[in-house]
Amino acid sequence: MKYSKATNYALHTMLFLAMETPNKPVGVHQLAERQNVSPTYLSKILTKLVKEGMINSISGANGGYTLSKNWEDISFLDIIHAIEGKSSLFDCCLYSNPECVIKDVMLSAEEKLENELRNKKISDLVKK
Amino acid sequence: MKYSKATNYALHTMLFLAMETPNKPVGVHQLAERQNVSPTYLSKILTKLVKEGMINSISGANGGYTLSKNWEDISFLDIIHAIEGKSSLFDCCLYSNPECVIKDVMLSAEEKLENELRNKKISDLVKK
DNA sequence: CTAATAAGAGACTTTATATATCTATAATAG
DNA sequence: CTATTATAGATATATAAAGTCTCTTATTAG
Repeated sequence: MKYSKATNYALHTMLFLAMETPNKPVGVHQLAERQNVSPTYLSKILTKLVKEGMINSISGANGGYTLSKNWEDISFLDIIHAIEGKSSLFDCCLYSNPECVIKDVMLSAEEKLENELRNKKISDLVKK
Repeated sequence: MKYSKATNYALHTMLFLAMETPNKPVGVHQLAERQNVSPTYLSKILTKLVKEGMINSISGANGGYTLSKNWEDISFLDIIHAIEGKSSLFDCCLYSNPECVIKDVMLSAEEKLENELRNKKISDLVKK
């Protein structure tokens, strides 16, 4: 069990935009170069963030990506969910068992993780 | 990011042994049947638990698996680590960046998850 | 001692997912 | 119109998970 590289790229892109964008859009080429990843692959990841309303995309010359208006409210969990999906980390009781005490424990642990990620925002890392 | 089925099998096997074994060893065939998984595959998983000292294996007729002497101290985290390994969930800064604020957040979240899993033991689910 | 039982080890296969790449299309500034 | 930049879809490659098969080793009932 690992977070994907895609999640890593998404988080770093959000941080980069938050730290260095005054107002001008940043092209995927520049974002990709910073992270040592191919622009076409990164653009696929960024498209997911666009669809979730976390960033805006602007086509055409001088286009690129900017943070959405509500970017200061976006949590780590939001970004992770946008990339990894929202399904539970633990799929239990593949075999038949309606109530599963193991699942209960696993889900409670997952909640602790998510609570922490929900309380941390990219904007927290910029204010300093 | 998902916990593997192997982890699920391991947790359920531990619970089954804790709940239903008085003293006699249980063969992998029976354990596998309960979970609807092939015995050969399950045995690979159980070998990992043996190597970590969580269960004992007994070869030969009337052999099988029993919980280790210290089974009541074994946490969910111990079992998960035995199967999934102990490395961090988040590999950051693939590109060069010694100190990474994103990694810090991710690791703190992972700690919350691990703390919860460390405090839950299979034996907690049996005492009732 | 022998036959049956059961775990362990290693090679292999299959399936699924992550990580890309390539090409074509759409939008926009100048 | 042309250069630039995002989007979409198909495809390719790499890695890991999940499962199978076969052979070996250990134990014990008889």
